[in-house]
Amino acid sequence: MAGKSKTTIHDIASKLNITASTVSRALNNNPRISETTKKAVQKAAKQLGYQPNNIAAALRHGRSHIIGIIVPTADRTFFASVVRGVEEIANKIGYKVIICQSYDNYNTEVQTVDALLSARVDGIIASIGKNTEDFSHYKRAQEKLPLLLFDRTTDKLEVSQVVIDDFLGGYKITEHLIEQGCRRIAHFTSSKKVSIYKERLRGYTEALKDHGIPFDQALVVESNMQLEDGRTSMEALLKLDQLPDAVFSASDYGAMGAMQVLKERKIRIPQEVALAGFMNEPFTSFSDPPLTTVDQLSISMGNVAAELFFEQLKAGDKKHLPQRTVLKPEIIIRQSSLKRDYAKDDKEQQEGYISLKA
Amino acid sequence: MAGKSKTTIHDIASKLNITASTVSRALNNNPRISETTKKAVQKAAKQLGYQPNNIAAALRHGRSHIIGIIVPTADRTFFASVVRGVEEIANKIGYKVIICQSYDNYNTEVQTVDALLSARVDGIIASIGKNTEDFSHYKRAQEKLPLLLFDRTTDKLEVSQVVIDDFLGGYKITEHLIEQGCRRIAHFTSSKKVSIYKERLRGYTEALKDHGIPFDQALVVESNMQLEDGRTSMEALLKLDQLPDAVFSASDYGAMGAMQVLKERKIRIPQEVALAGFMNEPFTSFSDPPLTTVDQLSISMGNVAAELFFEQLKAGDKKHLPQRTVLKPEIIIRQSSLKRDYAKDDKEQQEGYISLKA
DNA sequence: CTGTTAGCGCATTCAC
DNA sequence: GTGAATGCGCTAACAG
Repeated sequence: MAGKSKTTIHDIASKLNITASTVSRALNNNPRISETTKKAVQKAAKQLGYQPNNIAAALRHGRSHIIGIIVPTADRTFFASVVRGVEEIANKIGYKVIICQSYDNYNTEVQTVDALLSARVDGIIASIGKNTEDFSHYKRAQEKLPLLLFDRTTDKLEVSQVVIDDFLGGYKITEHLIEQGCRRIAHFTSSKKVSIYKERLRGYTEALKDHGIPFDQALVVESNMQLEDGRTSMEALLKLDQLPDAVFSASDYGAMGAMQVLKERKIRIPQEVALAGFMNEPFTSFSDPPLTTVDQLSISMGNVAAELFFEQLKAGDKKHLPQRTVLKPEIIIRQSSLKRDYAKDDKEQQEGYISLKA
Repeated sequence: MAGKSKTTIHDIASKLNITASTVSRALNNNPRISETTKKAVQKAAKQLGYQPNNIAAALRHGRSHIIGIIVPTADRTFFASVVRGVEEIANKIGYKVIICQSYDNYNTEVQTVDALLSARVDGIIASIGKNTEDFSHYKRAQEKLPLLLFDRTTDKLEVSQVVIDDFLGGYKITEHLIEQGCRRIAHFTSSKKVSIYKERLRGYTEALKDHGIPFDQALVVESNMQLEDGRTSMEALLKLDQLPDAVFSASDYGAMGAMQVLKERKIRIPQEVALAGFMNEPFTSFSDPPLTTVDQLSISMGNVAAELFFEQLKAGDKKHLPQRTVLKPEIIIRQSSLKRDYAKDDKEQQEGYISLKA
């Protein structure tokens, strides 16, 4: 780096013996400026290596054309994809995206919101941290600019949101397991009272009820549902008098942990225990057997969130009720739950992948 | 959203019957301001819901405290992790990060650089797009602010960079395969002339040479190394008169494609064909068998990149030669390449995971 | 079609 | 210790 570009519209103005305002207008393609001056201005701008100063423009008309997005962590596939989805839409209409991570830490989240407000972003799209129970920082944000929550939301805030139907995901995948002939279906859920997990659990219990299968509290295991937790939970289940014939984990990691334990114990998947996860993490299609799971439509969620958000942004201060968009999750059926196929021909087990694209 | 916060330092000044400058100083903790006024100012600020306007401040002193980061795509684990690594450091010292995606598209990349310059970011950290061959946009950026490249860099620019030693990664993993007894080792590489792939290839050939194994061009397959390419490449290899006894793919996806084909053909891994990838994608530890691969140290790379970058930023216009930091990759040995173990006891194959943590 | 004037909110120089 | 004045770079009335 060297001579920080100091060329301003004034420089190019004096070079052409016109005013800064004319230059400004020419640069902004104002129809009231003659083609000749526009051309001249553009040429001079190029020659001088002029680089518009968006900060000044932003200060002037109160819009930064930057939006903030807050996610617990940016390196989880789901959030990364949503960010990408948002960015796609934002860029198309000339907005930049500032990405912030809350690390699921309440204080960090609060500070981040304030930092974004100070940065004068034009709006915020966020997914709430796991441990957040007080939402006053978001309420404050909401008073000043458009706010939209996705995935991890709350009903304690009157705010637009985009979520997937976790209940439906949980219901459909449980139903799928039942259709495969499973009758003792275990469930891994979170110990935290996060709504997405509560909903998945509700889908699970509801599906059981609708199919006349008694709910058994012993089959519901709470944990953080990481890989290790999945292992521990599975091991706990294996100590029960009556073993489960399926496990539906509300997280793919938990399901993978269970898969590992089952394979170590030579318990056949899905013949003895069928497995299903939730999230459609990339690795689920590569596991052996590939894991049945629920897709979160992450990029779409980002797209939809951004679209809804910008709609709201353009509406400005006009009245607009918070909208809630619910995306329908898709269940991805893979071998880990295809019990029926094996009922006919058990030898198939070692066949490997039937259909990765399922 | 409703009454956009209009409280400025003037509002709080008039409330206290002092001047804006005093307020400004108080807020910035200027030592020349009495404790009493500071307290009063802070109190009033809070009462009025004052939110500093960073845009104005940025315009005033020419620093936005925002840095831009350009990655091909934000939803690939590697880049997402680097972004996270950068953000961790940046946040600690009061910087925000604008994330931009080039989608490996040259024009997008150029526009992005310009957009960031206009946004008046204080610097740029970037990983070059696959198809970029002209670097004038980065050169332009470099003239105005600190620039640092990571992972995908170029020697056509005198710029600080953080990379991993791809040669070493390629060398060590090839050597590992040789140590496992492999003698006909195939290699999947990219058709593009990207330096990271050239280096991995060089590591491969060098390792062969150092161990007296003849290089066979027929064993080097070029492709984009996605899952499908891996399948195609593996199938091509299987048509050779003399089969390879190992495949080292410069991408984990390619290796996974190969794994699928091998499993479908009932060719045992690693006994008949050992497999190794590159990148340590999350799924590699979940595959069956788990895939031997090279770890990219993504978060560290982000941390290191950020640290080097901010060093450079603080140095300001002072002379500082571009620095090149080379991180040593770690090879992660998993079952897909542990041929020796199976030489003793072939039955072990079905044992499942030996050590996921390898 | 173009120039004049003014100000966005803040930080800083120079006063006192 | 505090106030007054100025300008960062740009845009938007209001003139003409």
